[in-house]
Amino acid sequence: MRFYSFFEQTLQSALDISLAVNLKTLSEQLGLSQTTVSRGLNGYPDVSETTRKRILEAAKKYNYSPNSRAKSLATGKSRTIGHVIPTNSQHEMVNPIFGDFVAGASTVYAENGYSMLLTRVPEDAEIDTYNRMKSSGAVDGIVLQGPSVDDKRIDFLRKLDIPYAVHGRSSGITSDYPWVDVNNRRAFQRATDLLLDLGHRNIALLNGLEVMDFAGRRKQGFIDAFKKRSIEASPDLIFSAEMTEAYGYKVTTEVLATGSPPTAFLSSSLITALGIRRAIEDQGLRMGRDISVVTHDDMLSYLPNGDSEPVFTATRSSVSLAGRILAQMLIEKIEEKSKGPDAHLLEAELVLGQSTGPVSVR
Amino acid sequence: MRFYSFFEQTLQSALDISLAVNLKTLSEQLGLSQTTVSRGLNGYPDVSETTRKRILEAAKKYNYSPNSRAKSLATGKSRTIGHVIPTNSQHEMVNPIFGDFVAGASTVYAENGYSMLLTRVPEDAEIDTYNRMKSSGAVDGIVLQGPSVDDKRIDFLRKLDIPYAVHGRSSGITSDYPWVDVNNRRAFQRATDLLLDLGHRNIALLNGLEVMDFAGRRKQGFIDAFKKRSIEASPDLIFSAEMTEAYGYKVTTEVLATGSPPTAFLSSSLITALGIRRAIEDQGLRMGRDISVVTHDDMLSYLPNGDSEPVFTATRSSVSLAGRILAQMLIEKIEEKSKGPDAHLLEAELVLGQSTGPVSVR
DNA sequence: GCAAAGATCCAAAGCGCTTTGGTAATTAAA
DNA sequence: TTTAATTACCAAAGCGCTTTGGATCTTTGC
Repeated sequence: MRFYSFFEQTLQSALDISLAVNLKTLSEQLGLSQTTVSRGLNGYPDVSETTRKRILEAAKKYNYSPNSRAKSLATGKSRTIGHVIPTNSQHEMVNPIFGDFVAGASTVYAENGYSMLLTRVPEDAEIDTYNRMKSSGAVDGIVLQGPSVDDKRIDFLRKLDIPYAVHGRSSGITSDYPWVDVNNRRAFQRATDLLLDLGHRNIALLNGLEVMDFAGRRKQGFIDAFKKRSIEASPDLIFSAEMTEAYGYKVTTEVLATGSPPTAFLSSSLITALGIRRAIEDQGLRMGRDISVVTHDDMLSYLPNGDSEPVFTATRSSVSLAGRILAQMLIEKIEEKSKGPDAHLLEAELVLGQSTGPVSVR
Repeated sequence: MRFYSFFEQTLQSALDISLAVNLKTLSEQLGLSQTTVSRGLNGYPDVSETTRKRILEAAKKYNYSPNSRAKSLATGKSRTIGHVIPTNSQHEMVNPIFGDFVAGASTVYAENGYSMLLTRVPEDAEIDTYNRMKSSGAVDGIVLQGPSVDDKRIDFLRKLDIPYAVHGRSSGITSDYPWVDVNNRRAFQRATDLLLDLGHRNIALLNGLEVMDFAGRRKQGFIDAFKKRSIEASPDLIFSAEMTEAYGYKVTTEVLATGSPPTAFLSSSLITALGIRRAIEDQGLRMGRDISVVTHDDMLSYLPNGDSEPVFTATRSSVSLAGRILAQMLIEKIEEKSKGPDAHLLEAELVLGQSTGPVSVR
């Protein structure tokens, strides 16, 4: 039989069965006050280097990490950022962008010692959720995703007086607010320009849902490109729906069966573009030769647009990068390194792939 | 000029600029003790119905919601569940499943007053993160995603002595642990059976990465189906990689160019299946007539397998449902309604689409 | 009519941390 | 040598909640 001193016992138990070791027990173990241990751990200057070293070693040995609840209660900061995914009973699709955006943002959070609080609520309870997030002190900041045209949530968040940032913009909101967005209008104008340069005139636009702000901007870019050349974009060739593969296939099939089928397609999503391509090839046509396709590419990690050479000609902008930038911006706002609204407009690259070519005479 | 009484002033300020109203101010406003207000809000019986009503009204009026940090410090529960997404520098793909799984889980969390804490950390810091999550009291439970074969994280979590649940299983772990999983082996055995019944013998399997546990099970099902008929599955036709569209296209194109090309393909992901289909049609062949394809379908919301009739014949199992079940299970474990490990095996449906048919004589 | 039980309320302690406002000991400056 | 400044530490208050252990008053039972 082996005898343990009291010291050894507590040590053992802290190491084996992970007993809750808190500041009090740790400081008792060290023979120091809680104050000193706390300040030692938090890097305050009024603790000698030798004792600081002792403290850090003990903290590691006992696997101590401060209770985040107590800490945030004491400091008033939670080091947490809230993301809300509204659930719509109509179309409860999870945006395919979501995963990569969140991954980008939370990488930056992690680097800065923040974590991300995710909540999924019915659309009509969203405002309420923001309210509670703020008044319960659960988060230091809020990220707003997928703004619609004239999104009322933005004004609400400003009034709530909590740091926030928007992924995307909202036409109709005149006040200043912090955002990160792709220059959707420009991207789609350039894409349309390319197609027009190649001689295409009958171009179909397969856009996202029109309530979404980005869809409006893309449509505008599309129309503007035509206008600049004093041509009119055919309104019959402008579609908008949730951006699935089936949507691309269906619309393309239908529209190719009409009297004057388009010679080119412009798509808001790579997934939809896959459907467009399928429909084209179903007709025995060849994408890039018979019919041109340009798509927006969010650079989703599980949906690479080809390896070395892009498959689709695309307007390309990383949604994961947008997440990182947004996270950085929000953290700076929280830590008051920057004050007031901030904005970040990302320009999409236009990359040439194998899906475009001059209009062919069939 | 208008004169406000002190009472009106505090009331105003609480309503307009959302001043932090806490239990103390609320109880002062009501002329009650903090104890009574707290118990009133939490539904304890020792507060009269009339005063409870008064309390609830005041709480609503002042937009009071308890400070979650203080509450969880006092109760020792955080009502938060941790999800960790490991980042691998090799293949830092965000699993396309992620969005829908998380959406499913967080719906249940929301219904039960929980929220979800998401952290993305480098793979080698994952264990450390679990450790900190536990000892910092940040979460009441942990969800483990994407287990590999013989995943060491599972044993670690059990030793950590915190409620947890695994999405998927890990072959090689003999101890009991709570999980929710699809019967991958059975699903793929049935899918293979179907193809064999249709006369196919040369079947290619496009599987996920072999470190992933599900991939092993699917491969086993594939092989078993052959074995049962005393045939041998050709090992040259078994592939595994990250399940992108390009992967499906590339492998299919290559394998169709060989001397004895397969007449059927079995895919682990709908995205990969899209690539398989493209390659098939690129060769001027027709999926379902010339070459059969069966795929697993996780029922991702942005990737529906057809509308009314499925496009692909598929083994179908909703990953969002898995998320919901897992969340429910974990919450019950946390609230000790159920004790000890629990398991939930989901059977995948085998749905017939247009992508399969009898082996054709070309 | 009086004790026991029931109904309502409350003061104070405690959750685990940070921070304020010190004290004591040492060193530097005058 | 005395005083001021610096260094290294600490006791106690406070963050906003829950919970324990009463206290007070009313109702019930016999």
